[in-house]
This record gives sequence, C-alpha cells and structure tokens, in this order.
Amino acid sequence: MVERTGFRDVKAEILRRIRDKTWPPGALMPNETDLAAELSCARATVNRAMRELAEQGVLDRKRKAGTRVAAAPVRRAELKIPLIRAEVEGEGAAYSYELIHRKPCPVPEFLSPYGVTGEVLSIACLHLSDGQPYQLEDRYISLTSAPAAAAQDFTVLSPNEWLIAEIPFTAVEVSFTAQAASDTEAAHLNQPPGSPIFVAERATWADGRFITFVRLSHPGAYRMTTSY
Amino acid sequence: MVERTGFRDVKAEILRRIRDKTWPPGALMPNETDLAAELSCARATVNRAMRELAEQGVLDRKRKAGTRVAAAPVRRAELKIPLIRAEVEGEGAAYSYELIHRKPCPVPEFLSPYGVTGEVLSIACLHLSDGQPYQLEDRYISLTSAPAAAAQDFTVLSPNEWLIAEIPFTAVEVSFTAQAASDTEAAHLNQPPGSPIFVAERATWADGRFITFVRLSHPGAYRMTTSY
DNA sequence: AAGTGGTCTAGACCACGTC
DNA sequence: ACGTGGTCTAGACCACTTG
Repeated sequence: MVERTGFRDVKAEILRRIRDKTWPPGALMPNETDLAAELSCARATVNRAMRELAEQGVLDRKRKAGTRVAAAPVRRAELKIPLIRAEVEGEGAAYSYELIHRKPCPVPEFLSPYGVTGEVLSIACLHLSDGQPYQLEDRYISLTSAPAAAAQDFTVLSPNEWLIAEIPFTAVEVSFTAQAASDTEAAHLNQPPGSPIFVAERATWADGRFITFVRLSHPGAYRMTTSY
Repeated sequence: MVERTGFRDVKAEILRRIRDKTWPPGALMPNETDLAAELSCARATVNRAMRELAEQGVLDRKRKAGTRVAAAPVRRAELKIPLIRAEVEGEGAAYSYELIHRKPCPVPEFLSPYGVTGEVLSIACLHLSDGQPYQLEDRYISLTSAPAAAAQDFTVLSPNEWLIAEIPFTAVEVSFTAQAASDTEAAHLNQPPGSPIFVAERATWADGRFITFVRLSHPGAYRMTTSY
C-alpha cells in the first residue's frame, strides 16, 4: 500500500456515493467506526471528513441518531471581505483615499437599535481606484468605546485601516442591499442620481460593546463574487 | 484538574492574547509544540485551534515559517442560501410559485464563457411571499448535462427545488450586484422601472460539466444578512 | 539541513439524545 | 440504557519551505 487513506479521500468517496445515489438525500449513513473499517483508516480520519462535510452543509449529524445526507442542503457562500486597499491593489489599480468630512456628533437615531450611547465620530470618505471613485464610506465610531478615535484626523489613514489595527473586534453583523443613489452619493461616486448602488452595512462590536457602524456604497457595476 | 484544556479554550486564549497585544498583528507566535506544552494539552489540540483560526482568517500559517497573527485579517462573511420556499416560510409568510415561461432554446451568447454547448431549457418564474412578488428567477438548464429536465413541466415544482433533488452539484459560483430594473423585470416584481434591484447570479457544475445558470432578482429592499 | 505545520493512528473517555 | 458523534492524547511520519 503506497498511499494511505486521507481525510480528503474519505470526503471524495462520500461525495461520490451521494452523487451516485448510494446514499440518497435523507439517507442514514454508516457510523464512523464502520466507515473507517470499510475504508481502512482511523476513525479520526472519517470524523474529520464527515465533520467538514457537515460544516459545509452536506451532511446532518446528530449524536446517537447518526449521520444523514442533508435533505435540503443549505448552501453557503463565503464572501471574503478584504481591506479596500488590498482589493483595489489586487486588481492592479492604484489605490487612493480622500477624507470628505470628520466631526463628532450625537448618536443618530438609526443607531439606537444597536444600543449606542454617548457621542460618536461621524466620518465620510472616499476610496478610489486609479483615481476613479470606487467606494464611498459613511462611518460612525463610538467615542465611548473607542475614545482614541478622537485623536485621529483620518486625513491619511482611512478609519477602516485604523480600526483594524487599533481595535480588535469580536462580533460583526453585515448586510447587503441594492439602493438608489441619493444626490450626494451620486455626486461622490460620479454616477447619475437614482442609479443603482450596491450597499454593504456593517456593525461591529468588541466584547459586547458597540464600536462602529459603516455604510459602504459601490456603483452598481460592482460585483461581489464567491465560489465553492 | 477537573477540566481539560479543549481546542475551544485554546482558541479563546489565542484570541485573548491577540486582543491584549501580547501578539500584535504580524507577530510570530510560538509553534504548536511549545504552545501545547504551555497550555498543557496535546499538540493536536493546539493544531485544531490554530487551523480553525487560520481558516477564519485570523492567523497566517506557513510550514517552517511558523504562525503569525494576520496583519490584514480578510474577514469572511458566510451567507446562507436557503431554498426560497424555506426563506419565505421562515419569515412566517405564505409561499407561492408561478411559472412565467418554459421553452428549449439554443445556448444564449452570455453563457458561452461557461463552456456550455447544445440546447438549454429557458425558464422564468416568480416566487411570491404572501402573494407579493419576492424573487424573479431567470434560469437556463443544460439539456446535455441534465436531459431529465426536458420531461419536467415546472408548473408546480420550481426548477430550483427540482434541481436540488435531482442533480447533485459539486461546484458553484455566485456573484451579487445592484442593477436597474428592466421594464419586464419591473413589471414582474411590481416595482417602478429603473428602480434598484438586488441581483444574485449563480452558475452550477457537476463533475466539471455545466448544469445551470440562474439570475435571481429581488426588489432593492431585499436585505441579505450575516453575522460572525 | 532543519524546523514547522499537516496529517494519520490507536486508543480512550465523555456528552448528548434517542430508544 | 446505550449507541453515536465529540474530543483529547501521545506518538509517529511526512511535506513543505525557508535559511
């Protein structure tokens, strides 16, 4: 035996049997011990294979009940959200940054659902790719949770990069929508007013304390892609 | 010692040390053997903790070079893509379905990048939530790869659900954009023409053979959310 | 050449949840 | 009660990559 059975082999074999309907959707599969014996490898190897397939949504596992082929596989798309700078430079373009405004203000009402109190720092800025508007950033940073932000002028370093370097966060909530460009948005992004805008909104917490909320607008042509 | 050190404990400890700057971004961490000794657990336990943090984008690992705290953590949002039916019913609304058209046709030119040959089945249909248009589906199924589709009329069962049950797929590519509603789109979705539309496009393969391409349009108010 | 992560093994104990 | 997955251990060998 030149090659041992690795967990990748086990995953491939399981997927093969699902595809050829040896194990149709909903079917009960053999337990780890039996499958390990059949494929002549250790149970830990089968465990890792099955665990990863379960994480991926292909299998459903329950103690004592056993492992089944997922009946309605909830497909998961994993979106990578890199730094804007890295994203732009990754496309071979030159990245640049412009601060639009920066001022402390009371908590805007739309942030109240997030349980924010005290003052926030409101920042608007623009990220450009080869001099063309790429992403408009409208951000609010809690001065209660991140008082150090008050000392930053953000003329050179974008709030995005500053936050990542300074404030380690533990929880994030993201949502995506399509919206019509407001007049100011359209002007900054160099698009006709009312044109479709791809919007990502992100709220961030550290240890349960609200840190920042950001609204990122891209011209509609922006494409977010993933594969699996 | 009542409690053993589990891989969750190790992950938590690592994250703690990143947060309190014991290991700042870019820093070289101890190797698995040393960390295992310090935390008094097996190397495999540390390995699993570090491996999962690396998958998550928190750490960068390279053989021989060691493990470092990711300098620019590529944040990953995992989007769950459930069946439309499940999504609608999960919101407590009544799901319904309408077939708009269904006809075989030659491969449209925009599918040529995907290497599609032969005939495809073109299907348009509408998914409704409590009777209101929720998602417009414009789909093309390869009759070469999935000839069984020709026998389906799709008047009751949506192509989505039929495909999931019948054709196990192995590779998927998804992308999201914001677009302006075309006139027909606007009419079906009951939105003003030109209004922002949230579009998901998905191409699917099984064993390297192209199966289907689908364009899913939601009214702009649609919100796709995730957290981590 | 040598150090680091990547993986496998064989065995063990435990927690959960179904029967 | 008991079967199944969940996890840990201790040891081993290997592959990759850097110095």
